[in-house]
Amino acid sequence: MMIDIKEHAELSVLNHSCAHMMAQAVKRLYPNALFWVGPVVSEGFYYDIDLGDEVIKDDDLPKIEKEMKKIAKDGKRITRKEISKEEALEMFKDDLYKIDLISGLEDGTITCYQQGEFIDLCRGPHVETVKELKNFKLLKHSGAYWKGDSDNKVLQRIYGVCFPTAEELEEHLNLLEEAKKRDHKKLGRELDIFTMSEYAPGMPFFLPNGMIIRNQLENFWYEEHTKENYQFIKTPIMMSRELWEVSGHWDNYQENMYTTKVDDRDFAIKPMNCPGALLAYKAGLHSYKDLPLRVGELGQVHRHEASGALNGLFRVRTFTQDDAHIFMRPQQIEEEVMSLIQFIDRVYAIFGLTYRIELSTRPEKKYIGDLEIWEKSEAALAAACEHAGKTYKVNPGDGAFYGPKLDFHIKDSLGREWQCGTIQLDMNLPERFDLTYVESDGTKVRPVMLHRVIFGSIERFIGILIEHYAGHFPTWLAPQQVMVVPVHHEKHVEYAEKINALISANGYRSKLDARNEKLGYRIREAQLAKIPYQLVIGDGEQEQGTVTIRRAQSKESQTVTVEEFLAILSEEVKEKRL
RNA sequence: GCCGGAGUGGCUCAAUGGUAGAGCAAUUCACUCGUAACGAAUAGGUUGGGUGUUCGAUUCACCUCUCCGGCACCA
Repeated sequence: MMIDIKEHAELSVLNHSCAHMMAQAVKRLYPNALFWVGPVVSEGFYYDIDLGDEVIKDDDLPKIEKEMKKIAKDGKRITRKEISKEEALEMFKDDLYKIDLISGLEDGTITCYQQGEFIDLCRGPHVETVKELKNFKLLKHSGAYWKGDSDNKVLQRIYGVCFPTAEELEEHLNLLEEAKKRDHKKLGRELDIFTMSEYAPGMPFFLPNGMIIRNQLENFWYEEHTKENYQFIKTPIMMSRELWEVSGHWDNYQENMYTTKVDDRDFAIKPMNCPGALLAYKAGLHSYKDLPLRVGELGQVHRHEASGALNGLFRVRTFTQDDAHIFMRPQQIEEEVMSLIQFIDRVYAIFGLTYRIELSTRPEKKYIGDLEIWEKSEAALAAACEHAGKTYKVNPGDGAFYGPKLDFHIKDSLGREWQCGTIQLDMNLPERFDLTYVESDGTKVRPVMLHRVIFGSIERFIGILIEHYAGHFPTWLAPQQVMVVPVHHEKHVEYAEKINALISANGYRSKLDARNEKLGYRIREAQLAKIPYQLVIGDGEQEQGTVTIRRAQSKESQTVTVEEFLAILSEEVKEKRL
């Protein structure tokens, strides 16, 4: 597993010092460079730099590395200096970035660190001398908006990583290389799971293998939700402008919506399922006795995401949300959310996925609803996490304008986190659509509503699974579960066909490879296709009514009766064994 | 959308200012085979698209599309 640099105190200091050394090297190569911040992050360090009109190109990284090696070899000590805020402002008076930083600091002493000719504002701590910074690598670079604001100037950001020894660095770089082999875009192509076309940017095409995985996930989803007392609906993919005006999307989300005009009337393809779900709710009268009402929909949405945001199956322009909207009485929130957290936890465990929860609270400026309700809702979400025994990180101000939410994040092979599950309270739509239910006293009351997904998007979830399993899907999900391989393509083909037919008749996905090729060749292909079970059939098996099993990723083989093999398959699939 | 990088047969990649070459895959033939590649032959590309420079562009320039790594975005 990839190391999280930020989580290791020593590596953190080392990487931070290395960021300074990189800045020093950049300053030598670009005398006009001005520096913004250079923090340590989980992948190492970066520094944001203003190079005036110059930009960093790929070829520049080796040059900077070379200069850094020189500095490290020179071996200057890193010394700490304390100065007053006034002195700091004077010292950096020609540097608008430093002035900006210093102005934001409290009055009192400010620390600087110096090595050779280079001095930088910094809280520290740092390593003793730059001699310790010999084993580093600059990994990538990009433009990055100053202060993360797209209205600001683009600074040059350079990422790197540093380790105490050359061996650790090399091992880390190897891990990065290995991670690339698990990339779902690469495996998705190799295993014929999905494809993309420039005629539909950001919109994946699922190939037959991908459809098997998808259908398995969807069937599983329906089964589990049926157990949890969900009902299911399917709403139209396109609805008229008036609906989106009621929901607020026409005013707030229009640039992300695909719209069309038919018979002089505006329509929009749904970017979310909720408005449709609310119309379905309004199709009838609801009693407090029916609550919580759990209504699920595997709904395909379209969003015109920024071109630069697109990324394989992780970020697409059309995807299927495993959505559900839950309508309930206010006092039911905490219990409902708690059981949802456990539901999500149970589902992720089946796939062997680990995750992290974030609680996003009320945005500072733009939000709707009472402050009191917000606070109660946030408390309910937090309490639900605690009662479910889950830790969470608070993201202050990161909630949607209509309510607080819990997000479930899962890492990809490169350690990047993607939001999958989410539980969001909504104080907006029930109001806009005037939802009601009949309370015990006969009055009409506004229900509390929450949106929730578990996979998040089936597309993204499949992307995550491809990387998580490195293409080796567990048997219950594997596009093809069994490959029957007769040793001789004529002598053993009849028995092999019988075996293949029997396995298929029992509901498993089996194929016969009776091509006129060497056994080793066909085994190799089955291994590369990551088929969980290869059954070799030769004279011995034919005579005794057995099959010889070879598992994917294994060199071992084992001979069992056909019945025994079916029992193995049955148990493995039924239990969704990993 | 922004910064950088990349687009060559299904896939992985090579090459050159003078109309592209390999490996894998495919097809055919031969081999008749016990656990990760037997061999041979054949076919397959208007080098993402457009414009310009040039006697000549896949190669140079510009525009555009798509993809990748980041940034921003992520109701």
